[in-house]
Amino acid sequence: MVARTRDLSQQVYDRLREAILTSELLPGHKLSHQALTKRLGVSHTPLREALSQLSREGYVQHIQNRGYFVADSTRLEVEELLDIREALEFYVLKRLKRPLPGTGLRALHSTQSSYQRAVALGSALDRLRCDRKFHLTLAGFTGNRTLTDQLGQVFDRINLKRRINGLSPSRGRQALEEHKALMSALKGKDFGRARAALERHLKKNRENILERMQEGASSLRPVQLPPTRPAAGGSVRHRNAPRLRES
Amino acid sequence: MVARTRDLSQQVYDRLREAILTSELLPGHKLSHQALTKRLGVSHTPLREALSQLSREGYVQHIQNRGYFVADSTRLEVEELLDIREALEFYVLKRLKRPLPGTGLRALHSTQSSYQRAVALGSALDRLRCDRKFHLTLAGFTGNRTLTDQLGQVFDRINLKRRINGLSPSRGRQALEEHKALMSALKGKDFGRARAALERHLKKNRENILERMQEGASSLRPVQLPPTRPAAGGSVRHRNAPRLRES
DNA sequence: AGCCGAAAAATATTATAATATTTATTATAA
DNA sequence: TTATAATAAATATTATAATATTTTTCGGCT
Repeated sequence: MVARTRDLSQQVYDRLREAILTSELLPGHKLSHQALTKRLGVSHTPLREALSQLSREGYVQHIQNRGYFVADSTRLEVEELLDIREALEFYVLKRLKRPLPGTGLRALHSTQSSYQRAVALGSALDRLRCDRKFHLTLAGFTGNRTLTDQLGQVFDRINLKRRINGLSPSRGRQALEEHKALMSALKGKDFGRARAALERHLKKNRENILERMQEGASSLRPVQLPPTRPAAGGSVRHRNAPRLRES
Repeated sequence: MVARTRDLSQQVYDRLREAILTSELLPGHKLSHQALTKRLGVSHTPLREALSQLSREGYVQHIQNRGYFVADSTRLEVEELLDIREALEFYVLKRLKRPLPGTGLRALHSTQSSYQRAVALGSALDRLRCDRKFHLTLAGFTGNRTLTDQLGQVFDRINLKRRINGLSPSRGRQALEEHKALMSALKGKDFGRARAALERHLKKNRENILERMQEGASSLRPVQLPPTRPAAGGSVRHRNAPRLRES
């Protein structure tokens, strides 16, 4: 009988986040206290804290006195996140010039193997996981934990959108090659080539994601968005404003 | 009577954050529920949510079942944040090449004027505010709101440490010149020079901050840090249910 | 004396209850 | 019939109470 109550708020957070990431909860869906407390068997306090965190990270949207909704991450938002990813990853590469990866190259190879397996098995979700791992491993070589964490968060939010829209099966093989090119350049300490390889990789990746978003946008949208409200004046507070469409 | 209770959690958050930023609450200080609820006149729920957010942003540290403490941002952490700032700002500059600022240059000039006033008056806090404004205005020209917000958060956390350690009075004049150089380059659309100016600015800035941290580290440290805990291997057995009496 | 262990106090965490705000409904007037 | 105002229902938010965990204290034992 050891302490089984390991941070209830965190548990709820994990559970909800997973539900959103696996599209169990679709964008626009209302997350009411009453329903969730009953469904998850917890009280308001841990639920509220979990929702608050999810809101801060952009997974759900909070409207004062109206509750929480699964965020409808728009195309613009994903593009902005891709920009941030680009900014961070180019910096990572720049930093890597000084202290060379060295033994760390083996770690990259290892993630590549997993990636290859995932592609072979056609497991799209594993593919995303491995891709994330690859780039985060790279970022980890800078020794900058804060930066690596931040990049991880950006990845998660982008991947959320990718999962919802579905993944291109052919993209995996291509991405694998691009990773190889990058690694080869790093191995040869040719940083000019490495930069070019990364640039190409990010460009292709971006194109692929935005392409899928164009198609996927209309494919599934069976959820009700929070109805428009008469725009309360003081919405100058931080965080992005509610983004809603009319139907 | 319209809603007077405009997001109580947010109010508490703002209040605590301000207290931390102004060094009213020093690093290591324990933020107990009992004390704060009484002091601020609010209940546990909004306080908890505020603390949770502050924890997520790195302003306070949370230890399970032990409570919240004002974060003791270390030198390493600030360096990591400076890295992120660098990554984001260089990206901003790269992006600015395509769609030229144009009219926006006036906005930059405006912040520069305020900056100059702050330096003249010797108001260090205003100086930080203006510096933040300048760089965020620049970032805003990318049109990427998410990125701009993120950069703002990085600024806030760095500035927190700067305030605690005190600011160099001479640095203001220097920074002002560096801003001017950057603006002049942007005006002339000489992006190579702009990049060099930014690089120089960031380098000088970093040096200045880390220098102050070295000195300031020993100058004030009158607070107790959270004691090291004996590693979560809980083989300790204990019966509970001690009834507490009236105070 | 020093160390181990149990009980008590303190306090963080979670649950339940109360309150305030918003949305839906209905009735009434134009 | 439509629009508007008033009321009722739903629900988010905050406060109060209960519970669980940790730290401290105190007493017995080696």
